[in-house]
Amino acid sequence: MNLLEDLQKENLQELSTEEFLRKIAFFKDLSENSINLIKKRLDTLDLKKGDKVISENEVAMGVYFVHSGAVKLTKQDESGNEIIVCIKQKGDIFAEACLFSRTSELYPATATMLLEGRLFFLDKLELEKGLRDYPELSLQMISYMSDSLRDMTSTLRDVVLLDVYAKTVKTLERLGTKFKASNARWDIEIPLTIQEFATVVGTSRESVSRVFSKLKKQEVIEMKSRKIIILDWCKLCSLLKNNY
Amino acid sequence: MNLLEDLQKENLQELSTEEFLRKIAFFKDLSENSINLIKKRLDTLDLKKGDKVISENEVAMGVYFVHSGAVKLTKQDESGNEIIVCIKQKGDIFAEACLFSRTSELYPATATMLLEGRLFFLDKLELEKGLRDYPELSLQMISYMSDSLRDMTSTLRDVVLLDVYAKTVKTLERLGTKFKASNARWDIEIPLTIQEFATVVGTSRESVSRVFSKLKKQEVIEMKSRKIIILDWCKLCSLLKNNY
DNA sequence: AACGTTTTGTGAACTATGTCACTCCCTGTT
DNA sequence: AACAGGGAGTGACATAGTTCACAAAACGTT
Repeated sequence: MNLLEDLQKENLQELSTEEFLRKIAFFKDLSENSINLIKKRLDTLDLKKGDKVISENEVAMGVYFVHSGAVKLTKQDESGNEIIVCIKQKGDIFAEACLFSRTSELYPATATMLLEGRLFFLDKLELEKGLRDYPELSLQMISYMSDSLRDMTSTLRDVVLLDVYAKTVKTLERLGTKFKASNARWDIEIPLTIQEFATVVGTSRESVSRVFSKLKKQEVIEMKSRKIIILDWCKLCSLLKNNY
Repeated sequence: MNLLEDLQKENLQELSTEEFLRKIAFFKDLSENSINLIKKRLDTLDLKKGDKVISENEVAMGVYFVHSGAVKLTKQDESGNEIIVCIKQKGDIFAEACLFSRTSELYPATATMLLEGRLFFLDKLELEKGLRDYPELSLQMISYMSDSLRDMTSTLRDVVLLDVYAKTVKTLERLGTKFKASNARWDIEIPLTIQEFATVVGTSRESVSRVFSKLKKQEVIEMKSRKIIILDWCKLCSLLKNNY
């Protein structure tokens, strides 16, 4: 049941499509036949950093599975300001919100590659069919969505109630946990510039920069080649508890 | 497939448990036997305004269906400030995030009755079993969760990007749509005080009060017996478009 | 109708954060 | 190695929104 978790901790960079499918909890209980069927339906997309995958308000065609790399999901307001709603990583799914949708046929967000990587695309109708045919798959999906919803409510609370300092530290923690999985070293790398990080936190570049200055002085983080690197995870986590 | 929608537009105040179950899309395809089985498993709870249903960080036991009344879901930070994450109404489900959860066994939010009403409780394991046994039920659940996720991302964007005035108006619109269903009259009633409304918007009571003062002058809303009443839906909606 | 309680309205002071305007520093490229 | 161009740091300033402190109003209870 928690293969998906395992998956996120493992390095899948080099897996073939088939191996990936076998690994992913979503597909683990399918027969040889059906996995082949699904494999045939999957489109493979190799994308570069910065490539746009889908656009908010585009008609939703299907769902994406992240094989490698990282993806940011963003939303905009009328005047072009954007926020990063969430970040998807290997083993994650996105655009699931378009499934069986009664209220809207459009993608709810824009997806852009943060790191180059490979995605699999599955037509929405195919997946709906798959969900009908393989109940286990549905349970998997429900479980995944439960976690997403849970995450989202926590994010919402943080965004509303905390000040910039606390939000920044919490976001570092949240993303740190997300990216910890992906490399073996102690230092955790988050592939975001300060500008991008600011749109995750929901604040201005300058404000984040000021907080980061403090954190750098304390040797909690550093920046290298346009990535955020967490040097001292323990200290980072303790920052929150000390100053409320 | 969109029975759940219909449900929300209808007045279910007087339905019996069985009628309610039959109506709810979640259960519509179950056989006589199985519906009886589920009916047996359901606990009925009649609750008063202000009653607490579940608490954040309590061990999650199961899922709730709203038969009548309204429920607010709130989250708190360490110092006791709270936000209303969302509001559930007849036909809605809450605490679904506890299903199949691998990451946490706790409820993600506190639920409190906004209006007196009736809830049905279903043990989490029972529901999981139900989902396994009735694939249609799973699809229903996925569809419902899709919509919730979609809503949540929009809310998140608004909370981050808009100023208090715009957030207030948008929240009025959002809640207005939600409660429009529930009564036949033209005026829409939202069963929240300004204080509570402020925690939905994610701002202070005073700020909302100031915005409301303007809206009252324009005869868009009024307050009566601790409820917000929307007098002029059209004018309300046009407010957003004019001033960006 | 009068009471106590809770909610609301509003001015004033305060503050955190956004905005502006720079300079400086990376990083990747040629 | 030099260069260009985007990203990052930082002070000064503007300001939206919180907070505080009341007074007034609304509600529902007796």
